[in-house]
Amino acid sequence: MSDTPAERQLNFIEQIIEADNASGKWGGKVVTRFPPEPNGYLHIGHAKSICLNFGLAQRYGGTCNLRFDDTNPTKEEMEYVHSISDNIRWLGFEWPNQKDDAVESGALFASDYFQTMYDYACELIRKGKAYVCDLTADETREYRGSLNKPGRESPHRNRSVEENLDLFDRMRKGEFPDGSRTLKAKIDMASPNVNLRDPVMYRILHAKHHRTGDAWCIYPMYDWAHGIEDSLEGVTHSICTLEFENHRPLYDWFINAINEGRTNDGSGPWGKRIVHSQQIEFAKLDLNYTVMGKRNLLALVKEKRVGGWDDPRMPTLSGLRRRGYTPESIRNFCTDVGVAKFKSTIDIGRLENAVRDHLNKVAPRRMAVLDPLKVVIENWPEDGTVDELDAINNPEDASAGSRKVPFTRELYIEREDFMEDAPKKFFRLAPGREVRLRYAYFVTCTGVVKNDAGEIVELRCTYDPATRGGDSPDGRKVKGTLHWVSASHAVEAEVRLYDRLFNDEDPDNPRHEKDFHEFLNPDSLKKVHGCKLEPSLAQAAIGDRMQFERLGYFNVDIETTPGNLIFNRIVSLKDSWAKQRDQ
RNA sequence: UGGCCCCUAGUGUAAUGGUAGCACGACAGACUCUGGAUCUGUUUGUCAAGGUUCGAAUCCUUGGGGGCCAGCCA
Repeated sequence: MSDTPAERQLNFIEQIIEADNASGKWGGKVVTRFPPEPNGYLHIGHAKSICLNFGLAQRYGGTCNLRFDDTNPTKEEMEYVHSISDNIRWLGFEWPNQKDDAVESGALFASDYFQTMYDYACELIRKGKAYVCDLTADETREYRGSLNKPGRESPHRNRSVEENLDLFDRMRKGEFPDGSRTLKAKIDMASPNVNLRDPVMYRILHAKHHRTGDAWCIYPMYDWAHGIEDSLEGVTHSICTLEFENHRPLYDWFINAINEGRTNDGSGPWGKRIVHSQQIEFAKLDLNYTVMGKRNLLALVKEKRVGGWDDPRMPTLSGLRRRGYTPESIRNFCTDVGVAKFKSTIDIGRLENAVRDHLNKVAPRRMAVLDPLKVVIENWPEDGTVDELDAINNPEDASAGSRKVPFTRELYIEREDFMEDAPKKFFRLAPGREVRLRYAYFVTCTGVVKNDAGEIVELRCTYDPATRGGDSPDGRKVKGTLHWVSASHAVEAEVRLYDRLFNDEDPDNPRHEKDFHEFLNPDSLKKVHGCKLEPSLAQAAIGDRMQFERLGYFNVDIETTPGNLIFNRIVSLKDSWAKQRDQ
């Protein structure tokens, strides 16, 4: 489903990189980074960015740093550092200096650069490009003007270098309360790009940082910090999402401001030029029938609409992981959707398609009956005779071998595989009709047993001994093949069936009158108890993935305990009968 | 009554002034011990109008539609 990189057409970022390599702009080097803020869990949208950044580094023999953009101590926690690092490893990517002593080992942190950033800030002050401003947040907003009206210059804009240096030093020392002053870049209060109207570089925040503790009480803003982080790490291509397009002029302004007066060989008053990474923006992943915003995801968890961040219905990486998605399928999906600047929405069906595609090749096949209906083979001996039949583990993979499944007089089949009054196109069991039980025998339905309420409780069938293994020596064909489980050997389990979390394609669309909560799908989780599995499944371990024949792909949920097997349906198989039936 | 970005089959994505292609979906058929998988075929597209050009999806102009920006968030 996805081309290998070598044959695929280049996306626009790869084209930029190849042009840079051809021109020698970076000496053939490619350094990227994935820069999450440790204030939430990663979701499938982040996976696209991760695959892009790490994938580019892989493809061009470069490196991709994992760098936490931890410049806001009021929102960030180590817990997120761990979960994010863990998710990236799970996805199958490696950052430089990664070791196993800690999950985040080798990761870089913006907070490690705070002193350097501070020094650069002092340099901008000395160059007359930054000043301490005493305006409050409200006043700053007012002075900024609007989209249509230019802003006004702050009354503190023209303080002397000495005063600015002194004030900034005292800001750092903690002499002023939160919000009382900021350091701003002196750019252009009339710029049509609001980002350039003297943006804040530092704010005062007397907050304990999860890594630097109380060492700082001023923290750099994103725009000031990010380009420096990239520069310090020698990032060549700084890839971010579309909403930062308007920030690129500021990104460039800051680096240019630092480089002003600097030289390639370090001669002159300001020293050597620093690396000026190229910021490139792409459209982030958007999926239908779900929500991806941090606030919305957090709301679902806090309000207990789902079981947690790793609820198998969540679009989080930990949710997809628990659901049973393979890292490879997610990587394939990300390659498949491509990279461009057009803000598109991907159908969630493509994600489902990606797991199906992968699991079809690697998942062992097993038989499991979710909604059991008892079948008695009338002409089978009543003495407990067991026939051990060969079942192929994976028709897509000969090396997967085969296993034995026991066939006995009493079996279970899927309730929906029988219809008393079946239409012609129904290729399954019905009175008088013959079907094949997978890897076993042809059976013919001879009778239906009902309870007082008129519900079918049992089927009576006969089998054809000549069809052992599933083929008829006389060349007789049957239209249907059913999965089944021996009643006396069956392992009991709970199976959890998932459906999309929302009934609306775009639940959080602001154009809706309704809140996204109102689109929650009440049937997104169905717990099915009393499912009957073939005996080999008694050994299934947490995380194991397999195909239940004719039903879909499943994995063993982490809530499984000895004696209480729980399976998640990762995704169903395509079902062309269901499609036909519903028409 | 500002600035920046974007618009190619249903959904995505190529074609970088030279035959509009690919993937997925849908539909049809073949095959099949999973109504799965696989294979084959079919369908549908350059937002609009002008201009430049031998030739425009591509360059220019205007119009239309969409997105982003006025956090001491990232």
